[in-house]
Amino acid sequence: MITIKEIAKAAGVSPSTVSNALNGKPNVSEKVRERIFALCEEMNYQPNPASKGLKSGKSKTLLFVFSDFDRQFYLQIIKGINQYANLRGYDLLVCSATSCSKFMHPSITCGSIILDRRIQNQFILQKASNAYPIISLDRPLLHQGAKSILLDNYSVMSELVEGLYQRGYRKFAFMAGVESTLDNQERYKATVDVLQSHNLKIAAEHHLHGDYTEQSGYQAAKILLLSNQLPEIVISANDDMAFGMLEAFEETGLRVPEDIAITGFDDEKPAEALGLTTISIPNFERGYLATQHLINCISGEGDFSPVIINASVKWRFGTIQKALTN
Amino acid sequence: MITIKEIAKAAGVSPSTVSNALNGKPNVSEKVRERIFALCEEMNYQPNPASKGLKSGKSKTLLFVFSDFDRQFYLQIIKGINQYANLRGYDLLVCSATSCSKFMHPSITCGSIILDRRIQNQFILQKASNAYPIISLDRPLLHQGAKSILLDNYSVMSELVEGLYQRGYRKFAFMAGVESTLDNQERYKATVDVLQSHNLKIAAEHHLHGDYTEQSGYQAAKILLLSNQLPEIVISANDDMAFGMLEAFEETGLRVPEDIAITGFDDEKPAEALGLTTISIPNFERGYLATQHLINCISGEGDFSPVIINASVKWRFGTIQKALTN
DNA sequence: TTGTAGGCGTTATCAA
DNA sequence: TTGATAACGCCTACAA
Repeated sequence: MITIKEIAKAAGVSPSTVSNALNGKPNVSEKVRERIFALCEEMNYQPNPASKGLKSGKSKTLLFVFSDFDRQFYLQIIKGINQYANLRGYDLLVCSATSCSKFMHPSITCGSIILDRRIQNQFILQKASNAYPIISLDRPLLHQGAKSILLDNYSVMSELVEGLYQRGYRKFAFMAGVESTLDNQERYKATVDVLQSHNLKIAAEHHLHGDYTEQSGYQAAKILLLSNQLPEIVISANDDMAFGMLEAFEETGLRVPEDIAITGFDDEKPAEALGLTTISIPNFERGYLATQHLINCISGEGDFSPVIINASVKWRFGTIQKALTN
Repeated sequence: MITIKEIAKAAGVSPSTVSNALNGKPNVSEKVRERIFALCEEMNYQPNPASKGLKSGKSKTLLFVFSDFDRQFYLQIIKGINQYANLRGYDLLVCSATSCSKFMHPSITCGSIILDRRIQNQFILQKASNAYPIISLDRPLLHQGAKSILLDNYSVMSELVEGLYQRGYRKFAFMAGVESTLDNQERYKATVDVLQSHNLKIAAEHHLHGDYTEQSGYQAAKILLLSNQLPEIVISANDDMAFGMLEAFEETGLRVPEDIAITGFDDEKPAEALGLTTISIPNFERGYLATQHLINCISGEGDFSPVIINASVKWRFGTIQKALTN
């Protein structure tokens, strides 16, 4: 690996002069500067980022942490993060929970954005500080150095369920994701509350349990189909489980939406093709926004109060009926 | 940031002893080792990875580079990479073309996997060496330090087109992606060759031009629809463009597959829901495989000869007919 | 305008 | 079994 020293030797100057030239310091003559630049080009010099970070402790690199490679929308978030980061002259690294601890270090990165259920609150609080701010998506935290960006699950889910009620649906099932997650809890509570406001409730056997994966939706549907009391509609806590359920319905010969209707949450790509009514989260935008907040925090501007963002219902009529008339 | 020195002070030993203890060197007494570990825990010590890389030059971290955040299958590749890397005790970092040069440095990462059209051959050849191996996906390179993993586009595309011919299709159009890419060239050549073997050819106005994006497919379809000579079937060089075309067909009221049929390439998620016949690339597997080869190269085992992998046709009948009977 | 010297956190070497 | 010292590559005073 070629270093600043070798450039210095080749240029017949001292290492510090090379460093100064490369960093645009004014105390280098035009002639020398040019010679140094030419040599760096020629010898293909690459500054060692590790050494750089050592002394200064600054890195201009952000970190995004996630571990769920089966959820396509993460790419959109990354896209948003990357775009804004580049705009502000920051680089982006991405890693998974397994190794993030190593990279959440001021010598490598200067702040993180985390959207990862596998990571503990405790861990984030330990890492976060004014000097190393962390934006946590979908996870409420109150702590200096940690800022939460949360989705208003409750409102949008209420809107969806109310809309379904207006269209005539009365017998609801709820397909739950990981029950310990706030996401799932809020989506569930909204559903229950709206139904309650119309004096409806979800039958015990219509409360289905999954873990957000397509497979868990498939299995839950298979179990549901054993009962002879089908709901009119299933509210799924996310799209993937809805996809799994649809597959099971199709296998069984159930007609959707005539025999059973279903809605999702996330608006993943296949939802469009399937005509699935679902809820669209502005993923690119929240990545972008998160990065904005992160860089502000890094620059010492910006506070750590939580931010709430909105999702919107995407009405489609492949898996629900426009209006029920029975 | 808490350093090895402060641990040393707290433990009443020298920094080198702490370092030795932490790195499992045998020359540390059990007592001292325990004390040091306890203190590290207590004081929440995090080793500075930058300094580590400085001295040793080794990092046990791999890098994956890509820039196309709109193609969902990248997540599957990353999943494969991550899984095998973890298995072998390596960490994974991901970044985009914009900033990869910085991270492709022995002090940060010890090798890369690249799948990114935005990166020049030249650049890869410059970076790659025995000491810093690079696996390049979908890009043939012959160079010490650079190993190519290529998809056999030609065979699988031939199989697809031959199958369509057998089903009775005769009037073909080809929806091209970025023409300068090898992928597109091979897919095109396979199509043309199979047709030629049956004394068929693609009419000039049925050679459509796109750039692999959904939008470009949509536009190409709109243009195609102006002509009054529709093909029976469009071979699209990838799924995204096929999705765009399908949208245009639907808007125009064309029935698929009766009025016009279409196939894709990639087997992206929505293909299933649409019943699109397409070609499935084992993405998880090639990420896994690439990592296997990379780590072998890093360890000094393993050579730099190219590897060819196979894709398979996914026959579905939502967008083509089982057999044409006219 | 240029060069010298010290230090960032860690590890390797060698001496105690 | 431990500790002192130098070194990794770069940057920043400060001296020349």
